[in-house]
Amino acid sequence: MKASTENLRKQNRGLILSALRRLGSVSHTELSQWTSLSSATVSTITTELEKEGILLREEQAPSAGRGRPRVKFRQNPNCAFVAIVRITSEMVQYSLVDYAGTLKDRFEEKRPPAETDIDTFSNRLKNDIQRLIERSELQPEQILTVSITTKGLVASGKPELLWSPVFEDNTMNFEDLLRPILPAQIRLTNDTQFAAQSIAEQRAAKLGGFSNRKLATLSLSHSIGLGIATEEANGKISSFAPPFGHMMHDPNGPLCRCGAHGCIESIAGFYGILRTAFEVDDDVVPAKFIPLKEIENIAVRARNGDHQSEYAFRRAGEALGIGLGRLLTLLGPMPIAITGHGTLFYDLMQTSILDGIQNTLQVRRNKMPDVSFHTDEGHLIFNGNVQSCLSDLDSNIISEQNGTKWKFN
Amino acid sequence: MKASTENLRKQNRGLILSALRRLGSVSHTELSQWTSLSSATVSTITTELEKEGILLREEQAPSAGRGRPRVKFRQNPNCAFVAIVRITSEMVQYSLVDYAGTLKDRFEEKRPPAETDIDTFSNRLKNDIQRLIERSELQPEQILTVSITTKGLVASGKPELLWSPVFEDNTMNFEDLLRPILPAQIRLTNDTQFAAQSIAEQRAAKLGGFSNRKLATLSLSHSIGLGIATEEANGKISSFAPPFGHMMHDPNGPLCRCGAHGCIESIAGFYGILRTAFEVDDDVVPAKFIPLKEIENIAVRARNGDHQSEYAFRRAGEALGIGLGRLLTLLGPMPIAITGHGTLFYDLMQTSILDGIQNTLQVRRNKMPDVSFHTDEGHLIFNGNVQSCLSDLDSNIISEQNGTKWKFN
DNA sequence: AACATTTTTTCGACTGTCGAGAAAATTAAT
DNA sequence: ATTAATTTTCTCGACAGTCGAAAAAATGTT
Repeated sequence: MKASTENLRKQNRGLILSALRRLGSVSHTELSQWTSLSSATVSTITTELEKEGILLREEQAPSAGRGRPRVKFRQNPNCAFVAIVRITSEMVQYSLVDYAGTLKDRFEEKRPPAETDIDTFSNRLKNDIQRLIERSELQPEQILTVSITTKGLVASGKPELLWSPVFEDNTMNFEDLLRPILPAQIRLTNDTQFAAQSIAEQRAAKLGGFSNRKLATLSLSHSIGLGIATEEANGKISSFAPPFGHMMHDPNGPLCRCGAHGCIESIAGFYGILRTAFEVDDDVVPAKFIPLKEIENIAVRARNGDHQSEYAFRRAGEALGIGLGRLLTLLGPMPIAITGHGTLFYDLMQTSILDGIQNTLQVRRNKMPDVSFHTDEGHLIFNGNVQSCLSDLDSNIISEQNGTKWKFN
Repeated sequence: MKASTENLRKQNRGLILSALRRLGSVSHTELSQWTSLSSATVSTITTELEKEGILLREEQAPSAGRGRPRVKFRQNPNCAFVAIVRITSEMVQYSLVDYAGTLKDRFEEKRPPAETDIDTFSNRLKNDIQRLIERSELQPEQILTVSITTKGLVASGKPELLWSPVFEDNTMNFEDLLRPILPAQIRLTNDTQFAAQSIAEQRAAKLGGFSNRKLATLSLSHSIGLGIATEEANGKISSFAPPFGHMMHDPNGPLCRCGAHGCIESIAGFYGILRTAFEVDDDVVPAKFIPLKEIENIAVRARNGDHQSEYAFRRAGEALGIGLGRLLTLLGPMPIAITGHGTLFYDLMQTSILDGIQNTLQVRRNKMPDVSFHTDEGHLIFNGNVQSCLSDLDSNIISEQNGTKWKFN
């Protein structure tokens, strides 16, 4: 709260690090321009960071004009590493990324289709992370963060999974699970949150601060995910992921996996669509693992004019559209990005989705928000996670008084 | 973005001003403790502010113990004034408040019950503000802000009323209206937003930073208002007011004043309750001005067991409860404060409201949020407005390099 | 009147940023 | 080759801000 000269330096160190994070490899002069700090302060800060082993001076490529050639700075890739774990319903992806954001190692492990035992799952996860560490030949202390993404409801403040489509109410604390094998900070985040973060950062980079201050990302799949990214006053993009899939759509609606009736997901998740299409009783929850093929078959029938199949998708679109309308009512109009396998069936839901959005006071008064599609959901989630992780590290670095913690180089 | 020694001073000036704003009359030592600034910097900043005419040194009351008696600082009440205008469906209240927050003058003007012409209304408003200025015998330049609260949908960024229950789609720009008569900054804000702000500030003051980071305030009346206050990381409380009353409840529901079908307000606003109670057709919108007496009569019948009257309130509660549940799903669990005349009928809606809230994933997992009642809505709105206005002034003051603008003392 | 006590101000040290000029490193010209 | 031109980076002194400690101020107590 109180401002001191120390904070001043911290903030400007942060500015330099974030410039490096965004621009990759930057010269002294460019840093000065980008941060609007004077050349003198850039000098002192960069030499400081270099001594701490966070920055590297880079030999300059043959220069274009005359004059002293620029010396470029870049992050020391080896000053920290993060493990990125992406859990999907089909597999778990393990990646190792260095401080500069380069992917150093990656492998994926399929999930057995019918496995719902949480202990089996978490033990395998633990072993696989152990394997990632061993393969890297790094010391466990060099991995500063393990950041995990998953579907479902995540606790705030601690890395605990509170509810998920597969394990339902069996909670899972990743901190407790992984503490024995490495001292890293453990993070757990809803995956669609990072998809939103990633798309928002893309747009901000392209447009230079994305004009609209908010963005919603909807993930259509077995379950329904939503992430919302906001550009704050200082230019940083923050995001969160409300359990949109379990927002009440119709109190008299079908049974949802979460135990309630009429959640959006119970109608618009793949299992909801399947249930409507096959006219299964509303109180029956279909199997947890539905092959995508099944839904594709329903879509084919719908496109061939089968009424009940058409209705299944239309009904899903209605729940999504009205839900999005409610969202926009509360948070204001914002562009909407759609990801997930469900984008394949957007043609069957479009009309009812757009109708729902349209039926909103501010949208009626102004104009329809942009709706865009992103087929590379896995990529987005991974990128968002990496960026968020490394920015976090940057924030920790600027607070470090003496570079003791950053000795790996 | 960039941090300089200038910003440093600004921030610490702000700290001093906010301490003064919260504590009223404070000594040097108390300021130092509260802000955790050193005694030396408190000295330089206070003398600076005193020279600029923003602070006054106050003679000390007979001291208690031995030692040099404390000299207290307080805001110079005459260094600025604000006009506070509160528009309700029955009247318009005009208040003049000085920089220290003291009410200097106030009068109210009744609104003719059937007046829906926006020009007549705005001309009278303009004249009444003119009168407030004249009565004060201040120069128009001494009034730095005119801050207006109203029901309805307010534009962001400019003081324009976009939609209101009375004037509907006839917009009204208060900047254009008032610019001819005074040079002040014009603000227009939804009234429930300030009710939320005010309640949140009360709690923060009482608990020292209110534990729960968010608070929703629901205003039940002819129309339905909602404000959400959030405590930011720096301790400041910010708020906003989504058009909750026009969030879709049921797409097949009754006609709303806004032109859509099934908005929460169309069921839970007084006119919605009236329509249900008297079994008026869903496509008929009842009169704009409904005497409170009418609703009280329906309530009496409901309490005496009249089924249709009971149903009218129950249905309203359902719309409100499910709506609040959706809100909590998107923004996370938070305490709920209820204001407005509608609190008189809460007994008739309680069960269905609580049911709706309860039917939310996070609420089911944790516990029911606190629901509290505040009968002094007018007071809350006024206080919230004043606090927000004066804090705004404080922020402007800290940026002033030379106190030229603050010469009235 | 001298001393004790508490509050406020002042002073020197320290940290941070900035502008301007010096130094460095290269290309182009002589 | 040497010199000049040019561009980039570093360095130095000036300035602004905060802090701790000591001095000064204002009162009560002995």
